[in-house]
Amino acid sequence: MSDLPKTFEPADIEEPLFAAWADAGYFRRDSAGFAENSLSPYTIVIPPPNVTGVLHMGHALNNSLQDILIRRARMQGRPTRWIVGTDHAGIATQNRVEQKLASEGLDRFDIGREVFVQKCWDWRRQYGSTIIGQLKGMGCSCDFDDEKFTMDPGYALAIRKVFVQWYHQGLIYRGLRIINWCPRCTTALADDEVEHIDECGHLWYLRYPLVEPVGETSYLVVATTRPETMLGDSGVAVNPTDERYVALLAAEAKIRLPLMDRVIPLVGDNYVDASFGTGAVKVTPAHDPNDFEIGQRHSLEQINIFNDKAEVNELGGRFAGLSREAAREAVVAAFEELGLLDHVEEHEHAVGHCYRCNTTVEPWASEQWFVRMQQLAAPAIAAVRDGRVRFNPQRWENVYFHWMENIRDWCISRQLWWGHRIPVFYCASCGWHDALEDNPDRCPKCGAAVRQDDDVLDTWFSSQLWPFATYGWPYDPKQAAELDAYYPTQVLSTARDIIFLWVARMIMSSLSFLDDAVPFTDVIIHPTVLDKSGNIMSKSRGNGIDPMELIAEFGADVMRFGLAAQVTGSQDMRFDKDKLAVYRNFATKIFNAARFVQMNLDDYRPLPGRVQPLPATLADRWILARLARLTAQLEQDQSSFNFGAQAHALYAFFWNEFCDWYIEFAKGQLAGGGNERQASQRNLVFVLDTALRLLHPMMPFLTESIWLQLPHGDERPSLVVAHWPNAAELAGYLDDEAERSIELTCTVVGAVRSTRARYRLAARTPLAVSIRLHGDTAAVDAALLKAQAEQVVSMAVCSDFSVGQECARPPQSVAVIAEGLEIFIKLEGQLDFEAERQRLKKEMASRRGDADRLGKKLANQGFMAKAASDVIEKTKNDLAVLEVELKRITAELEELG
RNA sequence: GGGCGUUUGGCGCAGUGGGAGCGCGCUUCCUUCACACGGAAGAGGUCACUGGUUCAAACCCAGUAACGCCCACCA
Repeated sequence: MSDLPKTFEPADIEEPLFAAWADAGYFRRDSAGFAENSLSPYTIVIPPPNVTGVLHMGHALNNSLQDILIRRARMQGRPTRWIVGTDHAGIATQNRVEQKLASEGLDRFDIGREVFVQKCWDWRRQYGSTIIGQLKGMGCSCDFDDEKFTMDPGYALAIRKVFVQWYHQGLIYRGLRIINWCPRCTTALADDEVEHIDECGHLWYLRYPLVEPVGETSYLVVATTRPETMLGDSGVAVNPTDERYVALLAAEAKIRLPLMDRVIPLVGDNYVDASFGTGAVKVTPAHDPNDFEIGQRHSLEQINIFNDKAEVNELGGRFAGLSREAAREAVVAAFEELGLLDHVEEHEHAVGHCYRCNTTVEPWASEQWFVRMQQLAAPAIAAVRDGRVRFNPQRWENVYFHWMENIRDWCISRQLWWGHRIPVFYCASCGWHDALEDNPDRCPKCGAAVRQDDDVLDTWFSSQLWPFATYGWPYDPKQAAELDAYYPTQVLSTARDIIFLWVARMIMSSLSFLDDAVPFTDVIIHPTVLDKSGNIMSKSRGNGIDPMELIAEFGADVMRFGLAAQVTGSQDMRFDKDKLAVYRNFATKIFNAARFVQMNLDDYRPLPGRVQPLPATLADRWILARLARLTAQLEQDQSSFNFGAQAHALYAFFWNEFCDWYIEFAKGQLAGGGNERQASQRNLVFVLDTALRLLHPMMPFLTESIWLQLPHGDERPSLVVAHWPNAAELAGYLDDEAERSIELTCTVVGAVRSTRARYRLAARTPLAVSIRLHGDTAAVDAALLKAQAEQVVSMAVCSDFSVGQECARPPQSVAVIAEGLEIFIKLEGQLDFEAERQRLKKEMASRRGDADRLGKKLANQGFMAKAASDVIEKTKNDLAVLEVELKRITAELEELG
């Protein structure tokens, strides 16, 4: 056996194991053996990664959690389905394809819409499977045989149905609004696709001369952060109650707009905050949402001075052709020249940026399609309020409520070519237009040719249908049965930044189209993965970590376990690659424990069927009791999605209980031969087998590779489909007596080892040990310790070991006082009396302090009157124990002299 | 301007009312036949601060500070 490696090599086992699982069809929803039982199904839809995407740490975390959930459900025998696929990601993909074109010196208009869309499909075919392959590398057990894509033909039908129905219900409309325009992507963006970043800018104070002076006043001063937009000004607004301006308002003062020589009115509007700036606001209805509203109220002209690239157009007079940045400089310079620049202040303000390309967005008046949200939001709010959808951690529901209750209409049209084209058709001849599920050949009214709307839908419009469109809803013949069986899904796991963009909209659309069914019952908002210093990982910082590199270095199991271990309910996690060494060590520990078990099975004679434990000794009973507790604990932490606690419980059981103690006990039992050896072999196999099952969802590869070689006797061919250990079935092994016996054993062994270390004695130096027991538990404890004598002698290395209630203290011995017992360790001729006195005095002082505190408590009338009776009882007991121990220490000190 | 999160030994984190735990690191010892990616024994904390509630507070409440995140049309 010595030729076995001491560490396991993940790279050698991962690929072949995954291939075997896939070949066996374990991840398919209809794989044999699952659907035939009556357990409720367990379904997860993966948040579809972008086709252009590569795996980042957020994906690694998110998909680890989903795989842990789905693997456990699969082992529990539930019909499981983890739906996988990718999102066409309109803007992101289009940008990539445009970049590629640009490198060839082309833009999309050179090749036209049809060819461009074809190139997007080519891109998808070439790169669309990268992230799917990476998910497999992580060990994710998705239903890869049935991969979905948000541009699948069937998916397109779902989009059409939703659009047409909402359109005919009056929930979708077209309107002229100020929208967020990205001049680089040349498309509209929804409000939540804009990222506001605080920037240090300026507040320019510009003088606007009056056409006719009013009294002393010949000009107004307006403050603006965007002086270039003055080219499109069509008014100046002040608060009607602002005393500085009432006279001007009364006189209906007119302003001659500098540079443009346009006469514009002064209007009174309550929107204006008299305390900010000068209290006078220039109004640019075409380039600011507030100004747009003011303009509507006062019938001001909308003058759009920018083209779609945010360059000044012909309405910008002599500034036409300038970029917005150049226009700003030129306008300010012109004002300065004319003596109309009053002054400039530093000013920090939030500036919107495109969430895809980070370009500063331009508020721009244009015709766009919108979804009326209020009506859709109401039932979605109710679904979370009444608990049909739960957020985990729960606090995220507040974020959801706040957004939903202040929801605004959703701009869904995008001036892109890659995406689902808006299914609205126009007749150029008679003016007919309508939204239709099927493309019409000609105008149904006049028979003339029709034209489809040029815009495509926001990608999130299609993503919102993901939980049910992936079932083939609404027209696939199988969909009704499948939706009936698997819908709603159980869990939706995602990052907090798409609660609005995606989660909320899925809830709304599902309630709207699937008979008030929610799309999922639990939303898991996982923490954001930060770098080790607490910074967000980003390309620009260059601090991102590639999960595939982690897998190459540590293996997928270690990465998964390490990530899950850090999911503790906080909103961020700091990720330090070096800390994964801890979990690599754990994986090695598991591997070596398994190696130990294997090495001792040469003469193992399994009974038919799955291995059953044979609790022969207290140690056997103890490890089974601990295993039962662990299983129950995991069940509890699973239902609350506390992955960190699960990882910790598994780690502690396997390392500190199974390896540190049980395997050490087992060594003695194995050496004994005969029946004792047989029993021990069975217990080792059973506990290891059960532990591997419990570990499998987090560490699928390592556990499977061990399990396949373990003589567990299970007829199941793979751990992937082996039965999950049931806490109720193991509850019979709970055993207080065995736990007490091992507690005593560990106390004694620890005392001897500690003494040996203090006296710097070699580990193998045998020592004579005697135990004196006292108190109510003395008789039972004595029996338990006697039963463990062989173990104690071997593990503590004793030359002599005796246990008794009347046991006398040997002369020249170290005394260790513990609850219910005194441990005497004979050190003839070597005992350091002074050191022992000091040690015991320290022990005494510490116990004295505790006892005093408890005594005070019990003397406190408030405590006695109000504390719970079990707390009072416990306090009394603790004090009694301390008093006994203090008495014993005093006696020991007297004996030491 | 609102809202949320975090603050516990050098570092990373558990711990939702009965006087603090884990891992790493650190100190000492051990290459004993599963594992030095290991074993054994140790050291190390007035639980950010202030006040309150309570017989009892790391934990509940109020406020303060620092850091981080989200939302928001003050030009």
